[in-house]
Amino acid sequence: MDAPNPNNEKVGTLREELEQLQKENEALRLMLEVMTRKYRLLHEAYLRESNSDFPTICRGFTRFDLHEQFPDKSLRPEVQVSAASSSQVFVKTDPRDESLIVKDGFQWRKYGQKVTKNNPSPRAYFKCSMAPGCPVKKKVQRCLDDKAFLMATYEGQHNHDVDPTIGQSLSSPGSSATAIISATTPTSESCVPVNPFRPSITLDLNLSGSNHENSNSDNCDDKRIEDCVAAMTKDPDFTAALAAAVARSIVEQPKPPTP
DNA sequence: CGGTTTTGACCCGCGC
DNA sequence: GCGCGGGTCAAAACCG
Repeated sequence: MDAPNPNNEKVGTLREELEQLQKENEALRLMLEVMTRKYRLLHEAYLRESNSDFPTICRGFTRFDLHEQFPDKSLRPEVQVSAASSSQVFVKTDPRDESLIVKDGFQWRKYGQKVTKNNPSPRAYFKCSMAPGCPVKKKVQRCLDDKAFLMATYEGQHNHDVDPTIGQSLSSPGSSATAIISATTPTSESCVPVNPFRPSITLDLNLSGSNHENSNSDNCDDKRIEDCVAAMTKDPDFTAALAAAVARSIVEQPKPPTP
């Protein structure tokens, strides 16, 4: 009569798995908080040690000046191309997508592709084709550590304007590419905004539920970090990515020499 | 048909 | 000088 319901067994198993995942999630959240505290300490130490100000380009990252330039999020490009002499942009893409296309508001013509020694993923070479004689080139290659990321290296300065239609396409809801991290070689020129395409790489964490209210005060950095931590720990994509990274770091740890 | 992509060949700088 | 690796060229293929 009261035969054991196989569904009950399944529910129990799933519940156990869920509890296990919740524990792992909590552990990862704690790890993230520790990392955040360490970052804060390092940041404060750096500020104490450095006699001069951060370069403008660096302050730009912490102050999220993208939100100053693009108050309307619907018009905010996720990637801004630097006009600095050389800069790097990391763009998150669908790892299943084999193409090496980084939509950044400019039109590019591919002129070469190479497999480099240290990275099995091919590196693609592009020239800007929006204007004749534009000297800007870019190299695009998948990150060795995480194939979901494309690393684009820009060289040169554009001698023309950006196509706004291409730039806006970046912020379309269906766009899968998101600029996550960027870096540039700071030049004296890069700190001086000279035109709308001034040398500035900006950052949009694009966090679900995060408060991106702009603030001009550096004192807000701590509050912002806490907000980011809270938002990130609520983001299932982030926790999954972090879990993968932790797992990878564990796997890649050098094994102790066997006796 | 014109612009773009592909891909093998070539060039050049660097380390040994 | 030689080999290696990264960057570019250019002809053919492809595409709208």
